[in-house]
Amino acid sequence: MGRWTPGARGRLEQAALELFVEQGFAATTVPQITERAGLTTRTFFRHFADKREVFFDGDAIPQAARRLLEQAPADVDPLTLLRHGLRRVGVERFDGRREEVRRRREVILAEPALRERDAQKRDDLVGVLRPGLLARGVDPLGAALLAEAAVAVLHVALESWLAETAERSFGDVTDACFDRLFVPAAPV
Amino acid sequence: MGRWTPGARGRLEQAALELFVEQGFAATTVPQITERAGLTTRTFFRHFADKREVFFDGDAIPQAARRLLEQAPADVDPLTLLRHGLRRVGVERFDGRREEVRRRREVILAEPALRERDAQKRDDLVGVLRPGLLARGVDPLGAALLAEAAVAVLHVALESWLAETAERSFGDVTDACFDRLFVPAAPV
DNA sequence: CTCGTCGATGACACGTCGTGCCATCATCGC
DNA sequence: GCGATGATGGCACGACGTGTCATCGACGAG
Repeated sequence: MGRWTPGARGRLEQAALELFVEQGFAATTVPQITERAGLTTRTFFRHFADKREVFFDGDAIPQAARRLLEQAPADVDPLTLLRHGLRRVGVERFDGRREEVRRRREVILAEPALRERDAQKRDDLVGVLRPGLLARGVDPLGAALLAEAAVAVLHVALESWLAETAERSFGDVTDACFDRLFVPAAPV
Repeated sequence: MGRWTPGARGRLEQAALELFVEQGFAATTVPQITERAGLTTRTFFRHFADKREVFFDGDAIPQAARRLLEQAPADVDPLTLLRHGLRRVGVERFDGRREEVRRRREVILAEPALRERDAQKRDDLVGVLRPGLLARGVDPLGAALLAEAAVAVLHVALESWLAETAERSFGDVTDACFDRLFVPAAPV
């Protein structure tokens, strides 16, 4: 596990996750991470833009969202598409490994710097959804609002799914949140 | 304008804003800001937690939102309260000084670090609205969704208000966004 | 088999950020 | 006057993140 051992990026992620859980994000230095991964500090910053990025999965979710928006049939109405997209992305990434997600979430919530990055990541997703909806014929104002609302649903669904005692399908939670927000006949 | 000249915080904010506009956020160092303000680097970090915070108005909006939620009559339904609260906060803070807001907004959007902090600030507002709605009898899921939706409306309204050629009342924009999101009979 | 290219890594220097600690100075109450 | 209080200056320090060049392994051409 030295200089040319494959999987350097994965080793860094693993080492960082362990250290963050063990001693917290702030108390962990980049040299500590790279030492455990058998690499150097400089290499860390080649794989990740900063110390926080090692904790997030890059653009995985926005990219998946972009693919969904591009590949879906043009005649699917945006609300239905968002509803299905939320279910699918959420299920693929979260379902079945709630404990792992919960551990990561706890580290994030405990560290303001990571909460900030998390908020940025959600904003990035909005930045993908908005033009995607525009391209599907939604007017600009509606696209902006729908994109933000969809990400809000995903966020609330995630926290809600993690807070429940019994584990149910993540998709069911997103559906419930989605319907709750978009059926204002009785929103309160 | 030296050591005990009053308004140190304001001078720092002013100097920082000027320098950020002149040469960008990243290219501006804290010593540059403090030199222009006639103070030292150490004092800067006593007034602001970090370099980004000098650009934002602390907890002003969340605090105003908290007051509104606490002082409003208990029989006002949450949707109406949010609608009026958005109008009021937005109007008080933004109306009539669109150019100033636009300049700040451009600096923020040009700098990823500031966009991130901006997203965090919006999340802080959600963190105030959510318990406020809970205290008013909204169920937890609805409170979380409404809080996020309200902040989304404020955000979209701000960008929309800044993008328009003719300046109209900010409150009118928030109302339009609010109705657009919460009237899904024709949301698309 | 040797060589040369290419990409990933190591190594070092450097500027900036942010904090802990203590000294210093002005203001206010007595 | 004089002490308490609060804001500032000054300094050292660790950590973060980047620029730059050297080094090493993999791979294909000959």
